[in-house]
Amino acid sequence: MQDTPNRPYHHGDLRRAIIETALEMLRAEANWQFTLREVARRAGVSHAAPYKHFPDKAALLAELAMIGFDRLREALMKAKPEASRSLLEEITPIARAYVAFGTDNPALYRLMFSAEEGRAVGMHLNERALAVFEVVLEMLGSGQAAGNIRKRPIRGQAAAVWSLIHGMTMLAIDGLLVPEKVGSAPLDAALSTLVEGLEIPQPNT
Amino acid sequence: MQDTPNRPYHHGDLRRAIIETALEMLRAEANWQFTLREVARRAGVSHAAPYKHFPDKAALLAELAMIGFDRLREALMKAKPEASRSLLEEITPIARAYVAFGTDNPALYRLMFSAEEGRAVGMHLNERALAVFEVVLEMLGSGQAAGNIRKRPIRGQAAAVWSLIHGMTMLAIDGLLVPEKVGSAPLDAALSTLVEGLEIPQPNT
DNA sequence: ATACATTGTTGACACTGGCTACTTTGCTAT
DNA sequence: ATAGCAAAGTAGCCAGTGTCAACAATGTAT
Repeated sequence: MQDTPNRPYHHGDLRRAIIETALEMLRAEANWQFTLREVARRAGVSHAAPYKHFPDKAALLAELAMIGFDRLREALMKAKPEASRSLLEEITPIARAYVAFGTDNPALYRLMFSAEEGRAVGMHLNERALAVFEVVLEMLGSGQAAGNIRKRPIRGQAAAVWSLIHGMTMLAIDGLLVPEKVGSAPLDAALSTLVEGLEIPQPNT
Repeated sequence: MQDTPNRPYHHGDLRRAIIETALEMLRAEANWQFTLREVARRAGVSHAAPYKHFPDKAALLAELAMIGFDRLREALMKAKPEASRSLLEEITPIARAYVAFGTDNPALYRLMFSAEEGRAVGMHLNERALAVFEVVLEMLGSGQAAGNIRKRPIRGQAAAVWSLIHGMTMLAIDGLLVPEKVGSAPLDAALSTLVEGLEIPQPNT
């Protein structure tokens, strides 16, 4: 914990330090090509040290992606309001938190959704990704039960919600749409349109 | 065109050949890290030959991205039906063509939306990207004029449409959602939800 | 105290990739 | 014919990167 200036050996918890350094770099630079050596450099250890904690580069990458999904899910849960009168009121803070996570961690977000070699990793990732997806499913399910949302197949509606938010996040990361000075205006506008497709239409439209 | 086995010098139209080779590779392999040397290899020329036609790697990349946007726009225009009774009928083939373009050219599509160093390239790309965006704007504009679409700020609706389709395309490329055996079911379902948010609600809903 | 496992360091290897001379080829214009 | 020039080839530099093997330091168990 304390940073005694000379601590050449036995860092203490290098594994965690490496992960956090990597996460920090994935947050700071939008287009960063991940290299083990640079992570080690920034963590203040030798270039081979990470191999004592991770079998290879892919393993670290996979772990980072999983942590990303976990953190994203936490951010969404935290943003979720307890009570809300309308679907728009419920979905807006969640969507904003989602997009904010993406723009705050651009490289990490891209990593999370990169298929990466083979299917093995992809399958594990899907478990975590599914947990995020389920936040959307729950919201829609309770909305349908409460009678606010049209009775349509939930998976289709969820696909619409997730695709829209994922798309906005990606576009925001890449600098098109929501170029940060516009604020969240396009986000809110798009959300309104989406919500009008989810909600049961009211007479006064 | 013909592959005369010995054609060491003066390829004829190497510039075009390089571009098409690169496009082919960007279509075939989803996760391909672009390297000039491999393009040259596959084009059957020496690894330094491309430098006679492109100042550096970034220039070729930028050109490929622009061609990508042009081809995407062409695909959308071709898919656009002349006459359509409903908004859903109009938007569905366009959206399908969009997603199909993405899944057919996964690496190219990613390249098109990667911010890439600096802003200069990004700005040029934005012109082409804007041309694609305008296909959406036109559709919404004529829909509003015809009285099929709610009178909302068009840019917000367009943001919703583009984000949703872009998001689905990305998810499809990455193997989540629309994993090719499901066909276009999730796509169509999401589109329905979106269209219901765009259209003026009918009494029999 | 001593042996051992852990965790770091150092150094090296094999490879790749972008890029830059310099040379060779072959078309074209005089 | 020949001179010139554009386009392609050859060779190589230089900077990285992932990975491994050998060595050193540190904590821990006997």
